[in-house]
Amino acid sequence: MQEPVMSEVRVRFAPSPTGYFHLGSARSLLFNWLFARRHGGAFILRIEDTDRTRYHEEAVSDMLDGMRWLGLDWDEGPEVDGPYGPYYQSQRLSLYQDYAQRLLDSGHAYKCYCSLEDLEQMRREQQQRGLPSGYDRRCRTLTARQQAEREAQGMVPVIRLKVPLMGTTSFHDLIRGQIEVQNEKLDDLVLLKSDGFPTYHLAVVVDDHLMRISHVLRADEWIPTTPHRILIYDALGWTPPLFAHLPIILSPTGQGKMSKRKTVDADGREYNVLIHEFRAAGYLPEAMFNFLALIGWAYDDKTEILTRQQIIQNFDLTHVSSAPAKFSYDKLDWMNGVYIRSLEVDDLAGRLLPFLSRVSPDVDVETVRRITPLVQERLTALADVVAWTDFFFTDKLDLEPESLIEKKMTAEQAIQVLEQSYQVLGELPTFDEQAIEAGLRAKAEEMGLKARQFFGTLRIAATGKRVAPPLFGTLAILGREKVLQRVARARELLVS
RNA sequence: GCCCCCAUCGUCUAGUGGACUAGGACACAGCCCUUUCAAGGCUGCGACGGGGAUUCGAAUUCCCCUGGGGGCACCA
Repeated sequence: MQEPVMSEVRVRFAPSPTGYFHLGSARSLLFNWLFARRHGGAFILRIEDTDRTRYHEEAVSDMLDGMRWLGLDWDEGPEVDGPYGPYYQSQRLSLYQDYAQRLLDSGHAYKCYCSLEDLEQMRREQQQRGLPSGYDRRCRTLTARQQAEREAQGMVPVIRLKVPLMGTTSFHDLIRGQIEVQNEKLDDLVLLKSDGFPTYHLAVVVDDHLMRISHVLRADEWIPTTPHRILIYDALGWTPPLFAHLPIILSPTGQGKMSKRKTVDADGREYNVLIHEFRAAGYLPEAMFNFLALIGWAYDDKTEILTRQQIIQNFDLTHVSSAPAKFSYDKLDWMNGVYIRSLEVDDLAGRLLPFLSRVSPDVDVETVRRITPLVQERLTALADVVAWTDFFFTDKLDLEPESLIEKKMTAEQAIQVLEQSYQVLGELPTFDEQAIEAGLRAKAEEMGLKARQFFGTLRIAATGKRVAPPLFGTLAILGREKVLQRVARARELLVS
């Protein structure tokens, strides 16, 4: 691929605000952004809100929030504006109408008076007879008089593109090479709807041209619409931008693409799809960035963890794969863990705080800071911190008496463990990690119990959990008073 | 049904005709470490969908088949 001249690169991401910001969008968006940053070009955000029936109020803010969270800034678009605005298509309606008229005048388009019912019936018949579906062009040959008759009846037309009946339309895809389609397979698509709004096809061409977009990077699923796109450029006498079609992201099961809805695996487990869901679950934006970049693109044959700068500097369309990719939550979890482990303790504690504050009002910064090193290498996502450490912030432990008795131990021994621990811990001159460990180990040995048994019983008494952060550090942070209280309560439970 | 795209371990991928007994990562299994769980270390399992053709030589180029995915709206 030829290296584009730096100043010429202008790419855009153009979502339609019909739903929440999801993974598939995020990946397309990221690749566009990377391409712009890699080539020192401009990244433009344009809102394609031409479908009033599917418009979703919160969609735009959800996307902007998600972009800010991922650190993807835009040079032109909502909130920042720019020389080619407005950047909402709903504010550009007269533009599309002008160009639609222009196509009508030049004979590249025509008015179609077919009703939605007509079209539906036509499709049904085509389906039944096994014919390829598509508009049958019955209004393409209407005479001026026939048109006037329909207008007189109050029929409001749409404007359709006059697709050439013969020949082929082709384009060069930067990732896939030459793609060619026979014009006879293309139907006369609607450019302007009867409500005066443009369809996607018209609006996108007009805006990409007027906004001087140089490269269009978008998902695979758009390939079939590209020849139509090219034809509209031709009809307007414009030069199309360069296209690159990105491999689609498939759900983990491989049964279809990642949609805006929840995906469910074979066991019926639900997975996150929306960006704000990943955020709420405690995936780090830097991990999401890294992971998304690696779906369909690779830096080399071994590097997985890359900084934002490394990715920008090395991003390259020639290394974008053309095969679809299944999304792997396992690998994302692994990568998020890697990023969590690499954080400075203060940084991580700061990110953990909101998750804990949400479940308990008594959470204090200092305690979170002390707890953080205990859980850092155990977290898959930030929200996991709650399950790991909630016992620090509440005295309501769910204790089952039987759970206090470790394997190959009698109830009598468990009681002994608790009583002896109570005594040892009560008498320690200082209640720090080292002193606690030394005192308890000596006692365990004296009693002839395995560390596993002794500490297991104590762990459950202090935390209510069979699996918990390292015991000695945990006890030190809980403090002597709470620990003794919990040990005593556990003993009561066993005795009664 | 019609059109289009795609094809390397279970998954993400490296691979751009000889450096390939095909490399890495996730997942999985085993061992080590170990107070639980992790993390970490080591080892293992594991792929070029099939058939032709081109070539001295093919994972890599071409064709066919098969399989998977996507698209066929007055949605984007």
